[in-house]
Parts: sequence; C-alpha cells; structure tokens
Amino acid sequence: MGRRKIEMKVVKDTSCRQVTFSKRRTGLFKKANELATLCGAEVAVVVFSPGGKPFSFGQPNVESVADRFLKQESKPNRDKAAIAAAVPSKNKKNNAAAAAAAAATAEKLNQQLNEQVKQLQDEKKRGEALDKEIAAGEKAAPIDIGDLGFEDLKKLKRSLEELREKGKERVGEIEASSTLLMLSKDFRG
Amino acid sequence: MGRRKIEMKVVKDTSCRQVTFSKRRTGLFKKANELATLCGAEVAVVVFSPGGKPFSFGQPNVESVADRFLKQESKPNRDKAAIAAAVPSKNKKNNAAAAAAAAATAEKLNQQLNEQVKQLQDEKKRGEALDKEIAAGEKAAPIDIGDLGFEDLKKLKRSLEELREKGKERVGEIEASSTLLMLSKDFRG
DNA sequence: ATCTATTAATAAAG
DNA sequence: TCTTTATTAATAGAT
Repeated sequence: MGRRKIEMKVVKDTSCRQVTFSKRRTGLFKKANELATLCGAEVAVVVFSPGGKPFSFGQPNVESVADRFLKQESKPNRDKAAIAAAVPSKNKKNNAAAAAAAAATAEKLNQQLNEQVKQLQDEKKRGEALDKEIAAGEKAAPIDIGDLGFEDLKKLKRSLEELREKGKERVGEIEASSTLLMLSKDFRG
Repeated sequence: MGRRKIEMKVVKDTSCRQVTFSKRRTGLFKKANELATLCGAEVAVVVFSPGGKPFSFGQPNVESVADRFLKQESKPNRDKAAIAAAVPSKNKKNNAAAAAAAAATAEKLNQQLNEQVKQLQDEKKRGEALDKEIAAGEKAAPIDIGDLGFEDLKKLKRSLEELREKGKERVGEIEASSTLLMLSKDFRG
C-alpha cells in the first residue's frame, strides 16, 4: 500500500529497513489498539527490532496478558488427564453415578471433538503454507558456507525456527485428536 | 477502510463485534508477520477475545519473545560476544593453530549444512504426503460421536495414530535442522 | 518529517 | 462463516 507493491522478504538496504520497521511498528501498534478498543479484547504486542531494541504495546498491559497466556500453556495436559479420569472404562462396572458422569463427559468430548475436527480441517491449508516456506528455504539454502551471507543464514534460520514451531503445534493438534478419539473409543467400545 | 468509517469505540452489537474481532485479529497477525519478514524482527502478539479465548502469533515463537521481553534480555549482545570470542577476528593476529582449527570447523559445518539442505529438500515431498493423509483424515472425521460406528472409530483412530508418528518424525528433523543452522550462524556471525 | 500515489485492509452486504 | 465490493486506512517512495 505504497507507491509500489513490495516483495515479502527481508528489505536488504539497512536504511530502508529501519524506516520500514519504524513505520510498520507504528502501524501494528495502532491496529492492536484498535482491536482492543473496538472489541474490548486484551492485547499484547512485543517487537524486537533487528538491532535488538524492545518495543511493546499492551492493553491493559503486556505483563498481565503475557502471564495469562504463558500460564494456560500447560493446561492442555491437565485437560487430557481430567478426561481420561472422567471416562468410564469398559472394564469397570459402572454404577448410576458413573453413567451420569459418562453422559456429561460424552457431551464435552463431542464438543471437543468438533473443535479438533475443525483444527484438522485447517491442517491442509497450514500444510500448504508450510510447504511454501520449505520451498523458500530450499531456494535460499546454500550448499557452500563460503557463498553464504549473514542475512541469508539469518533468514534460513528464522524460517526453520518457524517450521519447528509450526511442526510442534501440528503434532500437538494431532496428539490431542488421537487422545480424544481413543477416549471416545473407550467410552463407546 | 470499509464501506463506512467507524467510530473508535467498542462495537455494541455482539454479533458485529465478533465479526470485527475475527477480521481484525487476522489482519493484526498478518501485519505482525509482515513486520517480522520484512525487517527480520522478532514479534509476539497475544490476543484474548472478549469471550476469553486466546490467540497468538509469534516469530520465531511467542514464548521466546515474551520471555526475552519480560526478562529484558539482550540476546544479540550475548550472541555477538560469544561469536567474537569463538571466531578469529581480522584484527587479531591469527596463529597457525587457530587458522587450522577454523578451517577444520568450516569443513565440518559445510558438510553438515549440505546434509541439512538435502533433508530440507525432502521436506516438501514429505509435507505433501502428510497433507494427503490429513485430507483423508478430514474426509473420515466424524462430527457427532453418536453417528459413529465402532469400526469407523477404530479406522479413524488408526489413521490419526499414524499421523502422529509421522508428525513426530518430522518435528525431530526440523529441530535438528534448526540446531545446526544456529550453530552455523554462530560460527560466521 | 511530510507528502501523495498506490496498495491493502476491512465494513457492510449477500 | 466465506465472498464480494465500496471505501477508508496504511504505507513505499519521493521530497
């Protein structure tokens, strides 16, 4: 959205890159503020410039939002354990109370399964995006260290780090799906 | 930037607000990604919807950026110091031993990089294979447990377990690639 | 830092 | 929720 369309890759010229960083950081924080204002959402944005200088925006503040997010990261395993404990095994004699609990759990499981299926349906798109990044990585990948610039290495490194994270998320989702399905099998089976 | 200019205050209508939240969250993450890509910046964005659901974007990932910010770390300086210590500087008088060691290390790194590049070139194919399996999983994925037969569940469970294993392998490879590239970055940087 | 030609985001509607 | 479209908003390049 300027005089020209620009390629989505690292801006080579240092001066231009700094100008772009400054403009876009401002724009990003403005967008974050608008999202928080219009929707009553909590938002935290942290940016480190290429030079390593920190910038942040937070509504109501970075720390509270970051803490809330970081804390709930360990929650999924707890959920899995809770579900495993709640679902009656085929080998147990179920009394009336257990049956009631099972019915309630089935409903929860169903809802969660629906969510998991949605996430799975997003996998293909995400996978395609991943492939594009991989293709980009291949293109940038040098065979000889001697031919490699520092920027090239940083770029490749960043794309691999991103791949790693995406891959982890992906495995996490698949594991969650498997777990839920195994549980549902126990419940019905 | 729509059919009308909107006031910058909380959108009253719940339905509209949710739509706005969804669109602008997407836009915010896109902007964050562009900033990271164009400028080589590290970026983390965390958003909690009005309903309390968490969404996040991170380059390279939310946790590292958040931790770095919360600790006010200065990673680049640390890296530079470590690199400066490890790599023979032009300004230093390099003795023969140091030069030989550097050459040997360069050769090892070069070999490793070559292997990693090969593996990367295999990623795309493997990704496509995974996507196909995921697509198959989507097709088989049930929405309502009540509508599912036991055989269907077993089948789905098997395909998900298979996916999980494949996914784990993939993450392992990606992690190995990242590690080696980080090493190569340190060596040259 | 300011300007403006263009592109990009998105509000409203379907 | 997805798509389309009219409009506003962001910004790339220039000054």
